[in-house]
Amino acid sequence: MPDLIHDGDSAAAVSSLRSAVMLLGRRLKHQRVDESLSPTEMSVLGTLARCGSATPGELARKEHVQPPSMTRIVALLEAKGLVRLEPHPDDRRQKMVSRTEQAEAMLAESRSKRNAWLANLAEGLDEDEWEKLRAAAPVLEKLAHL
Amino acid sequence: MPDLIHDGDSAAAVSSLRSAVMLLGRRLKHQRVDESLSPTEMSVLGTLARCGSATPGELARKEHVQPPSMTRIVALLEAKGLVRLEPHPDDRRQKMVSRTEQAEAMLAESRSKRNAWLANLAEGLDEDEWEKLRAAAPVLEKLAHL
DNA sequence: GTAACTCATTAGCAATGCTAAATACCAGTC
DNA sequence: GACTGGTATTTAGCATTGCTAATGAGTTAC
Repeated sequence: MPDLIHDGDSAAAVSSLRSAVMLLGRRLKHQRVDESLSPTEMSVLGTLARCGSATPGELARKEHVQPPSMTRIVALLEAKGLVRLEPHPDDRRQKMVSRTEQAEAMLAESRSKRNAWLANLAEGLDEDEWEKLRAAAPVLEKLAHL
Repeated sequence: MPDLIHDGDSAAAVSSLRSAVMLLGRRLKHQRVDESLSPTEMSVLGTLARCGSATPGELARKEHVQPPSMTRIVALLEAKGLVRLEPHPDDRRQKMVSRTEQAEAMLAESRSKRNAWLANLAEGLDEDEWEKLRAAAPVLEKLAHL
């Protein structure tokens, strides 16, 4: 790993990444597939889709949100019938949160809409640019979870 | 440009990009260099650094925010001594917003702190991964501004 | 000169995050 | 068994930051 702080090119890349990620993130927030679902709620459903089920505390850590915030998010999702809450098998303080079939269907439907928006935006890129972005996507995802 | 929506790999990349950008964006929000400055305020200063000066309306469009929101942001920045407001030369409805020397200094100082945080996170990547990310950074920036 | 438009602002609201404190539970120690 | 300290979740209240609708000032086209 080069010295990211003192290598000029890398410093420029880091700065570029930051502003791009923040701006793109703000624009993505507006592209809700389901108007009644916030970005974080969507993200939680996505996490549950990957992990199967988790406790509120685990979800809060994974989403980088404080536990009280996750409490509200989970409550909203439950009210919408998108997650199910069950008692934790070993620890009665905790709960197990898992998604419902309804959430499954919504995720599938929304995924195509989301992809369409971003893909449409990406039409403004040429072949070469898109190739670079595609190569970097898994890396960016890894970075986001580090 | 390939058919981004129906090509499986590209669809996966798009989906991956979206979640990564949103999560990383949320984490970046917490890495404020000046605790009293919101991410959007920072972004406005960055835009002013690139553009020199602009009207509130132009800033709102560039930041993908509604005009009333920009009014408040500009007012807060002015109260902090980070931007200056001058009458528009041609149109008395509009104002020209430009950054102060204080903003300049703050941007420079904060840039290094921001870079340090992201660079530190990127230490978890190997050489090859970082190379991909660096290649994609300008593309991501272009995409965000499309 | 007036009608229609545009820019910025004000007022009020909604969403979404936070901290501090309360509640329920677990685990180790006397 | 009861006590003490620690952890998970929730409740209550607050701050931030975005929005829409409506207002006021200024411009432009007819």
